[in-house]
Amino acid sequence: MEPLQWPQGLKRTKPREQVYDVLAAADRPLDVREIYSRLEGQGLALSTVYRVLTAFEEHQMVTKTTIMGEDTALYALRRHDHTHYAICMGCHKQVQLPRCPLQPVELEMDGFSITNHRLELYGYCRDCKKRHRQDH
Amino acid sequence: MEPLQWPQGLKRTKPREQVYDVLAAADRPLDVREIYSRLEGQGLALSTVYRVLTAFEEHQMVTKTTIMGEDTALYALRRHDHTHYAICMGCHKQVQLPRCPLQPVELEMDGFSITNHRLELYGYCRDCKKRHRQDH
DNA sequence: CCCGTTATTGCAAATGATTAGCATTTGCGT
DNA sequence: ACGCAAATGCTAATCATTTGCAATAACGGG
Repeated sequence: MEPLQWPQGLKRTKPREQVYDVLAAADRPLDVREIYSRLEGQGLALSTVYRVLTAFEEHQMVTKTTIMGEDTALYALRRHDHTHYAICMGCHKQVQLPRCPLQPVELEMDGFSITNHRLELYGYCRDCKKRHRQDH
Repeated sequence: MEPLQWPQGLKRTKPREQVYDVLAAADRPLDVREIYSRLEGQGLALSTVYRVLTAFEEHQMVTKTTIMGEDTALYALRRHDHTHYAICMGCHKQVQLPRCPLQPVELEMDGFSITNHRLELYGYCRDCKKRHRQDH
């Protein structure tokens, strides 16, 4: 699996390609455990996964996020597009939004330049909504 | 300092009122260390601060967030209003947005109900923008 | 194509934030 | 005022993530 673009200055090593491939095959952000477990038995260290992801992040290859209520970081390959997710608070399922629902913000007045944003929607998916009603 | 409303079912204890007062006096989200240090010498345990904040969160009195790149949680009293912040990636200063720049999202088609969202804008404030240019 | 320099890895131990265990204290309804 | 469940303090666990260090592997130059 050949990456669309491998930033120059980033050595191609086995662990890096392994992690890259896992991320490329994923259709949602993964946490370090998940990535690591998909590479189990291939003799790479957990700490290496962390280091690889840090390197990827520094080279803008991935985005790192955390969902509310959880303390583990999630990583996703930074694809051409700009996506956000709706996250089910019951089962943690993530649904990709069709587009970014953010209106432009003018904050330039303060000399503040916005370069980036994070947006997550939270709620309950159909199934959990049902279950949630029952529980209470 | 009398709280606007103290949820029923939440006992009023000294530690809870102390933490409440700190949050009420803050003009931005604080992390546990900050809250704790402002109460130093009043003989309350760090673990109590955590427990109080958890209780507040369960009673919807506070919102808990984490900013990108940091791993510590920030807590803010949930005031009447619905606010978001722009966060400077250089100095971590937070600027409150005048309004929520989110457009309504229709995801009902999937049976998904959105109850909540998280939004943060990232960028550089005037000062850090300057500094940032110099560094590179 | 081989070599050496330097970044990268593995492994194990260290951090740092947050949580849990347990005996003691305190809020609050009766 | 009394009693009991809930809350607190203190300390010891957890859990994710980071770091130290010696061994190993990229990749540019010869």
